[in-house]
Amino acid sequence: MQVTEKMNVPVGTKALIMSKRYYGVLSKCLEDLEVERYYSVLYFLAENDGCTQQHICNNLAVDKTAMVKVIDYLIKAGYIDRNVNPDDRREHFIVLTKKGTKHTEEIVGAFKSIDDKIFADISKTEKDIFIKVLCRLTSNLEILPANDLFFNYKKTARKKKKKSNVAKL
Amino acid sequence: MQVTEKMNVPVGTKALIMSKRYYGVLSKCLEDLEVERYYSVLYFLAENDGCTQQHICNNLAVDKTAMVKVIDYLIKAGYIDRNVNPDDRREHFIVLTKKGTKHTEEIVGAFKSIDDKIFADISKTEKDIFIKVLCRLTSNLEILPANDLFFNYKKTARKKKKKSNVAKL
DNA sequence: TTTAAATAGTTGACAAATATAACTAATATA
DNA sequence: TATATTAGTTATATTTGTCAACTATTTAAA
Repeated sequence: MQVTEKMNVPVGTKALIMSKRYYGVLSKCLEDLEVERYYSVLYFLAENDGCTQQHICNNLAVDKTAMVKVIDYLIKAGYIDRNVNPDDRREHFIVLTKKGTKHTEEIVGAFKSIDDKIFADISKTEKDIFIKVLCRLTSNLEILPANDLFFNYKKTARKKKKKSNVAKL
Repeated sequence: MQVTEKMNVPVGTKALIMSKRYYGVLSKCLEDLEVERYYSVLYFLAENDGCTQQHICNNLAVDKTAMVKVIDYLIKAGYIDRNVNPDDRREHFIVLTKKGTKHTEEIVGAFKSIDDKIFADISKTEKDIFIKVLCRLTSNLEILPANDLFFNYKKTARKKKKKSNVAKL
């Protein structure tokens, strides 16, 4: 049952479909873990252990109010801790626990394994171009006017009701 | 406030972040329309007017139960109609109304305009490679085991509870 | 040719994600 | 010092996605 073969769809839609399949495969790979969501946050922490919540939000394009719940969930699972930064007590450092570190290794491995598999029949050159263009498209999108999810603008002087920007459909 | 600069994230995560931004920009472009969701379904219908619900599901990787609500929403807005196929009365043809056709032109224009803008500083060669690789990655993902969202397998002999495959994080 | 299986679509209950405003606390700036 | 900004939290409402069970119809098998 193939999907998205020869069809002419906008690049944002294509990317969304790809990422949905990607996360479907990922969650199958990791279905034995007790944590069943937010793998990309753990992946990010593997390389950015001890960063702040806001830093995760900025890099993964998640709203800070949503991030609170993500962090709560991962703390409850015993994967991470939340520590106040003594030098700026507004900030909370997010650090992997021993348990979290262990499972995050498996998660990182699963991500990398999927990447290896799906890039297996693509040349290094084309892969590099793909990644470069994907990053460029993202940064080009950043300078276009958007509804302001992901950015924690101050909420003053808000006039109109917002529309959902859920990356679905 | 830049995001996703030099970071090392898996390709599925990168694609998700890009698509989130993409839809944020799109919804800003189209905020004057009364319909504020499901633009990609209308885009798809612009080229596949009269197809079945299942056909949309297959191509946009959306579960059929979710599609029912999408179609209901667009019917309520007066953009589409749902007509039973007389030759196979299980199938419902989805057709754009006059009103839907008119607004869908604007939606298609908005998608194309965004694509034009974000690819403006990327060569034709690199763009072609990007699109080709994106399609290839998607099809490579299809042959990997995944949790079976998007696919309407028969639900018999189901043993374990499913995990969410929401393309979020 | 009757029975079984598969397909297209629907429903309803529930879980998860998102939007939004209002809030505390801490720090930076004018 | 007063003001604004930043990091994070809470609460509420809405939207969206999940999933099992369902109807109706068509196809395939015995």
